[in-house]
Amino acid sequence: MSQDKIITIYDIAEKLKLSPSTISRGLQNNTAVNAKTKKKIFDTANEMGYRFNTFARNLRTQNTNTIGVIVPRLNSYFISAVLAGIEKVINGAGYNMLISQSLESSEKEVEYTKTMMHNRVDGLIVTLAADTTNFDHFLPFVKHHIPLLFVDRVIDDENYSKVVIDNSKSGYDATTHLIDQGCKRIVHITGNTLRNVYRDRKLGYEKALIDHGIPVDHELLFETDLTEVSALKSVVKILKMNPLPDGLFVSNDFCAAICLKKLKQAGIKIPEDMAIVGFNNDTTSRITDPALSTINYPGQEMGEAVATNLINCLSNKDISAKAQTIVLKSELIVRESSFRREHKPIKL
Amino acid sequence: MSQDKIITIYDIAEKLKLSPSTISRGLQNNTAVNAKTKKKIFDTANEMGYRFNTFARNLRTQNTNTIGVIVPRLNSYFISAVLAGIEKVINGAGYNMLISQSLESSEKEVEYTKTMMHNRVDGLIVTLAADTTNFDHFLPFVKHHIPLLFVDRVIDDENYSKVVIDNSKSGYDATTHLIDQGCKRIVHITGNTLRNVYRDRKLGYEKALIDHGIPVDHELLFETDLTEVSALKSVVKILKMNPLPDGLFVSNDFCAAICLKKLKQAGIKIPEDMAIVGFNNDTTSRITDPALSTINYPGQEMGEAVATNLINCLSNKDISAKAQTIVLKSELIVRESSFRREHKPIKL
DNA sequence: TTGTAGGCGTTATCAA
DNA sequence: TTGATAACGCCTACAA
Repeated sequence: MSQDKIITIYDIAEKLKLSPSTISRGLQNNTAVNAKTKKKIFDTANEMGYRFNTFARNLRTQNTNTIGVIVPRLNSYFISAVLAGIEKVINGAGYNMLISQSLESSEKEVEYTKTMMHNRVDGLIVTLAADTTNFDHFLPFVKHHIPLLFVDRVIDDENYSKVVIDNSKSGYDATTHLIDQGCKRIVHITGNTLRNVYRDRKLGYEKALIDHGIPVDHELLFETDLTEVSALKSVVKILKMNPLPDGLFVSNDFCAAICLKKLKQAGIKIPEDMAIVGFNNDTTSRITDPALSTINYPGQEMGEAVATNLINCLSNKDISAKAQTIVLKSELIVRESSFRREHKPIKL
Repeated sequence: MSQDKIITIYDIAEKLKLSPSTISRGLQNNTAVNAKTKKKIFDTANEMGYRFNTFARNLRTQNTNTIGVIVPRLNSYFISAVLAGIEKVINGAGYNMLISQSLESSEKEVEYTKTMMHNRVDGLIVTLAADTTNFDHFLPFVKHHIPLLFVDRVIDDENYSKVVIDNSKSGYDATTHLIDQGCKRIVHITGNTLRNVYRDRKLGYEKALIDHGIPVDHELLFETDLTEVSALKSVVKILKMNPLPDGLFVSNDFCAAICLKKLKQAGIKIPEDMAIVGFNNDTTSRITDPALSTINYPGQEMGEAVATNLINCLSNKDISAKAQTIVLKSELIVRESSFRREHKPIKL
């Protein structure tokens, strides 16, 4: 059997006594090819098991129809929502998606950025790793005018396009809500404040305190890695405090949910003794008892927005496409974990 | 500036008064190139902003170093764990990963399978869409001897390699555990039983009932889409039953968690009035109150297993690689939602 | 409507 | 140790 042989348009041409160019055109449904011929070409192609070679085409046409995506990790509820959004738009526009996870390592991020470059992706979407401080690995993209966009965890630089939410405002809203509910000593558990998302939420938290005349107490700020272990440690620390805090703002629903459960087990009444607000509006937040107040964080929309923006960049032949920052709406969702009394009409 | 021009090995060759072949060899760190020359080549390449063209290389070398992955959806806790496992192994072995989501549509699955073929992926990993019944779109892969492996939701055909858990046994274990805890009327909420995973869990559930002398009552079987809405509807149905069921086995932790919460709100005591077991060991299952008993479902390991298997296929030049089924261990984790009394030493 | 010929950027073979 | 040359499979002027 010759089934191992890779069939090319030349093989089809030979069999059909036509030229390769006619085959190429036929396969592309070019109108300049006789309908009958076209049918013969398609039939023979199928019959011979022909599959066209994207690489040869890319080599020839100089574009790849592929978008690269680098995220810190794939197994995160938020990230997978973002990816789903990106995928939807990207594939809808006829592009493929090449994905890598940096596993929060700057080193891997650098490596995968190179790989994306070698694979000649038409564009790149990045959510930064936790410890990236040097951004030189992205310069080749700028140099070669390959659209480079960031989503969620971004570079603080006006020259890059990005899609974010207003983390500062969200942090402010969450904290203000807790204050409205009567909280005076509010603990904030967050992630690495090197990254904009955690840094800005913290800034919002502090601003809210100040605006309401509550002193910022650095004992009440826990910078962690937001894992389950950190949550448990934080709870231990909280329970030792005297007086006990009466509010808790956590930068991540999962971590908040663990805290909620452990505090409850320690006899703390939620929200009476301690009101809690999380972040993300993960499905988790509706599962806890009491249900967790949180900031709705539109992962899928963020993915769709950044991908749409990228596709626009690619179809606009005019290179003038300015860097832009898209800020999507995020909002506080008040549930039982922080609802003590009607105060503002924001309950959902 | 000539920064728009794409630099090739010819440009470097010209500048260095060397031949393109020498440049190519130098860039590949070929030992047959003078160390000094090599250094010059690397330096010049950097300086000129050279980036090698994967497509030209692929075209020439006839392999792409790319693995295709088609999953039903990206925004699923389980799927993202599987993907994380795949990515880890794939990238560790120097391959790239091309991802598409079928969004549970067989039609899209067919389309993306074609795209993967055109992109000449070196191998393909698939988790089937919910409604796929015809599998002809995978035949080209078989014909061209391109490794095709399934994970979790698989084709019931010995000729394909796959990585699964023993869903039937898990369903049996979960149900037997409920019976051990004294349950006599056990409701089973599951997904589309067209797919092996839900079909087998149901079979295990039924077998456990029969083995313990409990008649199978089709009123107690809810085939749903496992969404939140379905969970709520199921709870309504359950609450109307007379007598009330005393056990609940749900094929998915999220759905189980919603049921648990709603049943509790309706005044049902968990586990005293109704014992509940979920499936997946999502983080969700530790968040509920009481914590949810579940089947530990090793997503990341499944991903790693299927990817490792694929990489082995690719490095084994002998094509004899037989189809194999890898069954990973899944186990019942008993937590509070189903623990009424010490019965077997399986409590964790 | 179809055919001819050249090139996309790389690597492999052979020769020097 | 380096160079010349011919592919890899496709697309696209241009010619017929």
